[in-house]
Amino acid sequence: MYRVKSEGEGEGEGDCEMMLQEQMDSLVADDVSSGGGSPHRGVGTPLKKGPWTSAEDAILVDYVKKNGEGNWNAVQKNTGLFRCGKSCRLRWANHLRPNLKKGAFTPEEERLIIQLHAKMGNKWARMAGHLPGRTDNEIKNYWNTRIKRCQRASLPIYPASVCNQSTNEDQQLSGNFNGGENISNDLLSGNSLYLPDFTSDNFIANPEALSYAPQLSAVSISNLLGQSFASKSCSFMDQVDQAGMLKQSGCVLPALSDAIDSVLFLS
DNA sequence: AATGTTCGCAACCGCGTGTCT
DNA sequence: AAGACACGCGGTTGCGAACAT
Repeated sequence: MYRVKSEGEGEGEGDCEMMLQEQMDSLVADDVSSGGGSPHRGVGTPLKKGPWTSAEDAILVDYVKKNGEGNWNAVQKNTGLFRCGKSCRLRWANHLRPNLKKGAFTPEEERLIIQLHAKMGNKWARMAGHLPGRTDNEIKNYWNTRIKRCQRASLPIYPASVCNQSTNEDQQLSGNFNGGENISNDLLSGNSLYLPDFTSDNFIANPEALSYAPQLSAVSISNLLGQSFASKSCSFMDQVDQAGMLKQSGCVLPALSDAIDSVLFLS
């Protein structure tokens, strides 16, 4: 019942059949007990949402073991799992794939995340590539939590040490930035922005800076604010004040104003 | 003990990009 | 060239647990 075999799919499932039948039974039981999931099963049945059950996990793991990662939309067809491909991919990537590290970030990992964020901004997937066993979602959640914590404690988002290091690397990068050739620096592969040399103090007055503003996303603004302010060991409220100055330029640059709002939760 | 609030995590959603037909 | 489809990414939301009152 659980496995809906497609035509031409004849490889023996063998000893797994019975086990998976039990998993499917369990899945149904879980659905009933948890109150989640769809009451209907069949053609046109809406896909299930919400937390995954252990039975669903087992089915997905089994499927990936046999078929490998990818082709996620086929999971539903081939396993009877009422989950969309997206949901399956996410569940696998964030919870089921091997070598995942669980638990709190180590201090070393935390430091690395801060450094990476100073370089990359909100490029969670890229950052995850530097943290074996960690997922982009974990890192994203950690960072969002950190921002809130820093906000509450009026602490800079980036410690000065990290910022200084990042600034040094940026300067080195800028020096190397000759037409964008032969740059092996991690910073560039990290999709960091090239910005002219200005600080929050001269930002508004600097026409060159303004010329870049329309290209700045909230992420970029966030980096900019975080780096320039943290380097002066400003509190978060200082950052808000200075960002407010930046925001004033929003009368000329509405997009910039919006970006700052989104960074500072002022909207 | 009951209620309200905050926090952190898991999962969903929308969108952009790449690939295939 | 263009449309369909699959995948991946980042932002956001919902919910349960922990904590405070």
